Amino acid sequence: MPELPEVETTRRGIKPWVYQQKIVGLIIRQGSLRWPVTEGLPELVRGQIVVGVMRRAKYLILQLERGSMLVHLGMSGSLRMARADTPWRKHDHIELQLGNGATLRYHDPRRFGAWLWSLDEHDQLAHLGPEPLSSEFDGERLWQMGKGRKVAVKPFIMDNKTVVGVGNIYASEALFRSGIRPDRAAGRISKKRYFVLGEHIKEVLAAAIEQGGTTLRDFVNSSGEPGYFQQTLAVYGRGGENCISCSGVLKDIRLGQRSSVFCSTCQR
DNA sequence: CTTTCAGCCTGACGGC
DNA sequence: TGCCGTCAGGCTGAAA
Repeated sequence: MPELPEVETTRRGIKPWVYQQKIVGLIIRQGSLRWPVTEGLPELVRGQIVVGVMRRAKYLILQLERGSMLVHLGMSGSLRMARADTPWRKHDHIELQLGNGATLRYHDPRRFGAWLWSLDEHDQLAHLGPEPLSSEFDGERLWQMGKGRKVAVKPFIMDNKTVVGVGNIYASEALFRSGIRPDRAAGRISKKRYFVLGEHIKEVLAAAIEQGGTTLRDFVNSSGEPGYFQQTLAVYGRGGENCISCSGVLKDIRLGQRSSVFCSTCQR
């Protein structure tokens, strides 16, 4: 599923084709996504120039001269550049047609994603925590926000109010690298260990972006090339297999309805 | 306030 | 072979 590194990889991949281009058309074949696609979207955006291709958390923002489009890839979404005459694939729901002849196609089998327009700031962005790779996010913040909290540390770091863009894969990997059990209460972790965790979160996300994002199941980046960060996953998806460090059997428990794999020897 | 949980959706997979 | 149940998971909003 697209996590922050995949979204950032997508942003970088589409930007050269989309930035400063005029929107000549927008076609919606299936507008029933996480939320219904904004009513009258083609009329709202036609003729406008794309003046920004940004990302906030796992949202992509196509900034127009008037208003902006907010795109979320949900669980199974992807964006890819295509030529206008490229045949539609199953689950291609939206197509943005640009003045340079390129088209941006939104593909999303499970339709957990979103494609919304707003004149002002999008509601979805209003109460988000800091970007993980920014200086606003560090161990100090984790420790401050974790004070007195009984929630397990893994759902705590996956909460968008703590820090954005840390999904199941990278939360699992960062906790393994930090030697912290995913089910440890957020309020019972020392400041020192939170600084270690904060650095590992940054490290694992930055490395994944550098490598072009993790590829799982149906994700392909915007140029259609798979990423390959999955080759270095130590725990995610490896329940029952052996720990790469101590060879013990990795446990798979559920925290906040999400599968959580860890090593009970290496993580305390 | 914090925490938990249902629901949205399709495709892959295992069991029979 | 095909049918059926289960699982995967980000995010929201409601319930506890």
